[in-house]
Order: sequence, then C-alpha cells, then structure tokens
Amino acid sequence: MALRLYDSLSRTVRPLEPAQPPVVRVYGCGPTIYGRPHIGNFRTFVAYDLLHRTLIWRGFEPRFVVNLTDVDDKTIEGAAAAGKPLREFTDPNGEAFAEDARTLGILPFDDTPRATEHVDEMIAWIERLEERGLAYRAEDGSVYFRIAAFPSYGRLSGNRADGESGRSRIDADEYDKDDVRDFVLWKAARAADREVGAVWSSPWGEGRPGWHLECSVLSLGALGDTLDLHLGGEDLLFPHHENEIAQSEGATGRTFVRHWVHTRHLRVEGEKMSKSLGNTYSIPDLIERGHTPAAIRHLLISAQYRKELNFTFEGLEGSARAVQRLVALHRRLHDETVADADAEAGLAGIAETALAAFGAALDDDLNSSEALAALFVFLRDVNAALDRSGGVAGASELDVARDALASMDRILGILELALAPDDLDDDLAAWVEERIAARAQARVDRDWGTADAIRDELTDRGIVLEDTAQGTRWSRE
RNA sequence: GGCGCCGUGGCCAAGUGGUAAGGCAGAGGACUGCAAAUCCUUUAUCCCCGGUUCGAAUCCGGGCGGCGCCUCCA
Repeated sequence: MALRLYDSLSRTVRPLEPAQPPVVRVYGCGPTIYGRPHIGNFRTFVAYDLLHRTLIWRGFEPRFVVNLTDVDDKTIEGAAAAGKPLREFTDPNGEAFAEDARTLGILPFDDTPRATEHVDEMIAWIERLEERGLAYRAEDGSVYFRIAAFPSYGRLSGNRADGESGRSRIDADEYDKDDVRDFVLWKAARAADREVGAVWSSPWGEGRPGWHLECSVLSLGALGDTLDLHLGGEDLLFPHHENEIAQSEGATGRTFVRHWVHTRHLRVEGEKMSKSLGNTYSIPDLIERGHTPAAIRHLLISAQYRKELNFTFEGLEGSARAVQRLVALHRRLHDETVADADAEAGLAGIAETALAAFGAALDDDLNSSEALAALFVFLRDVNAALDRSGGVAGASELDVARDALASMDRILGILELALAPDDLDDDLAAWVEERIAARAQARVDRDWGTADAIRDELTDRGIVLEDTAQGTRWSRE
C-alpha cells in the first residue's frame, strides 16, 4: 500500500513519488513570526506533523524543512510599534512558535531557516533571474519578476496568466511595475524599514527581500533543486506558491515541486477566524481555559486536513472525553490486565484488523478522521474482549495489543501528550491518598454515608475516583 | 467576474455505484453498596427536483444554501 496524497497542481490524489526514495524532501511554509501563532496556524502545522509521522511510519526518510518568515510588512510594523530592532522583536515570537509546537507534540523539523539569515542567497537568486531576463529593476530601486516572461504562470491556481483578470489588483504604491501581476523580488528600503534595521545592501541599493522569494531560496537551498513535497495553507496557493514556481523554475530550469499539498483553513465557532471577531485563540489561551494539549490535538486531527474543520469549545470538550477513553484503554492494557500464558482473549486479531484499517486510512490522503475511527473500533473491541475474558489475556497477544495502540499513537500523538506526567503537587496527592484510605475503611465498615461523603469531597476538588478490583484509583478532572 | 470546496442523525465527522464508520451528547440495560470505568441495545433512507443505472449519499443536469482564494492571513 502506497501513500497517496492530493496534489494541488494535478488536482488528483496520486501516489507520493519522491525522486530518491526513501528520502523525501519536504518543505512547508511556516509562520510569520510577528505574534503568537493561533489555533488556525496549528491546524496546518499539526497536519504537517501528521504527514511527517506518517512518512516515518511508512519507512520514508523525510528531510523536513519549515521556514520562519521574519521580515515582511507585519514583522516590520510590529518591531516599529514595539520600538525594537527587527530581530529583537521576532526572536521571542519564533520561540513562542517552537514552544507551542512542542506543547502540541509536533515533531521537531530538521531545519527551520529564517529569511533574514539567507539574504545573500536571495540576492544571488535575483541576479540569476536578471541574467535570464526574468527580473527587472524599477525606478525606485525595487526589483520585480516579469510574469510575461514565464508563460506557464498560473497553472497551479488556475488563474489566467493573460492580462485582464476581471478585477484590478493595482496597488497605488506599486505603479513602477510593468504589469500588475508582476511581484516584487527586492523591495527598495523605506524609512520604516531602516528604523528597525530591516535593510540590506544589494546591487540595486538598500532594501529587503520580497516575501515570495524567501521560500524558493530557503527550500531549494536546504533541499536541492527539486522538492518532493511542498506544503502550505490554502491561502498561499495564489499568489505565493504560483510566484514561487515562477521564480524557482525560472532560475533553475527544473521542476520546482513534484507534489503540492495545501491545508484547509480552520473555522472557529462556525466563523472565519479574525481579530475583529476576537476568536484567534492561541495555544496558551486554550491551556489557560483548562483545555489539554491532547484534546486540542485530537480536535485538530478529527477532520482530514483538506476538509473544513470547525473549532468549537463544545467540540473540545468532546475531544477531551475521547482522550480520556484512550487513556483508560492504555491503563487497562498496561496495568489492569492479567497476563496468563494459557489465556486467549482474541486481542491479536483485533489489533491486526485495526492496524490494517488505520494504515489504509492514512495512505488514503491522510484520512485522519477514518484513522481515528479505526482506533476507536480497536478500543471498543479490546474492551469488550477483556470484559468477556474477565480481564485476563495471553501474554503475547497482550503485547500485540499494546504495540498496536502505541503504533497508532506514533502517528496520532494523542496518548503521548495525555500520558505526560501530571505536575500535581505532592501535598494534594498525599491528601487524596489519605482521603481514599479513610473511605476504604468506611467501605469495609459498610458505612456508605461516610464513604460517599468523602467521594463528594474529592469530587469538589476535581478528583474522580474509580473503584476497581485492584483498589481505588483516582485521577483529575 | 475568475479559480475552487462543501451541504450525511442533536453536535462533530467517515463513506464517492451495492444498500449509512467513528467521536461527543441523549435514552434503556448489564456490572457496582451507590458511583466511576467498561460493555450491550437504541436514534439517519444522506439539502431539494429531475436523469443515468438492476441498484446512487455516491455519477450527470438544474435549483437552494454555506465557505475559501483572487489583498505579503496557516
């Protein structure tokens, strides 16, 4: 079974065919680090992560590069507003992104290049384009890409490459362009740029690199002349990626990207995310409201990356419940099932079926929704089998079931987050243990009134009790 | 206007020709001192109309409704 992914250029789901398997060269457009990334950004980055993990699971050797845009209008404005040099403004934002990514269990990328650290290469790139007649200098010292000289422009987005496109995109500030579709490669310095140090010298005078150029130079610089996979949010399809193709293929004469993957935007409570609606939640915002990383991650992968996903607090609560069931299953398999060499609960068959369905779902364009369904069928069937066997299973089938759960979570990364050690303080834990002991005595005495009162007391403090054959277990929430 | 996407049970969401996954919520039951956890049972003819087909949620046509990009937003 081969991994198949939707390719935005051919508009079909087709097998991933890296140029030099098992190596897969992946580049994903990363965040612009002008502020704390929001939950919408992370829908995309969690999708990157799902792909990353699936590639590894399927035996590929991904080289996964995601850039950080640290010079553009927004970072410059932000730095100016904060009265800081650009770098001083963007550094903490880059760190915030890394921190939130870790919180959500996103595997580290192999490289996260920053635009400002590769300006020399970008300048060299523009020179190549100039030599090939694909770039021209405007009167103000800016340099533009000449779209008229790149005939296949528009193939990715389906936007007509020829002249009139119904709606004028002429920007009053960009009257220097020969053609309204031409995009800037090098932006002549403005006073605002100088203020925050967002200025580099070049053959065309002082200025800064254009945003589109960044991704071509960073990706090809890190990965070679052709990328196996290029990822990005759906908003980047046009003009960003269209422009990347033009300037990359224009300069190298080779195919830029073999397979384009775009993620659908997240909606929040049924609405588009926007600052005016106040619904651009960040990861720390959600954690502060009492939501867990595992639940957030579960919700973000509950729909396939190309489908619209509506992020709601009601949904987040539902995800939290689903995560709890997974944790309970994990605990049951590891701590509560008796291994008996002679027993046979039927776990191996359940695991095999689940893994096959799970893998097939991922292979089918990362259908995380269906993969999750396979996991929950596994959950139900294992629980039912163990209920029937009285909590006893064969040692080897138990291992098989544990491995299957671990294997699926290597992709989903949910248990991995949910099982992370709780930072509950020792005093509270000691108190809980004391109360549980008191309740146990009351139960021995058949003093149900006292036993229930203690349980209520714990419930009020957010502690949930479960009486099991092995004794009373407690957990938060 | 150009290029696309979507409309499945109370909510979320799979399924793209063979008779409706899964999650959350609800109801009933088993288990339990009572609970919790777990299991079992239970709630849909898939926006509307027409067509193709032995057969369509799935294909085609037409409506209605929602959404994205075309502005350096993932």
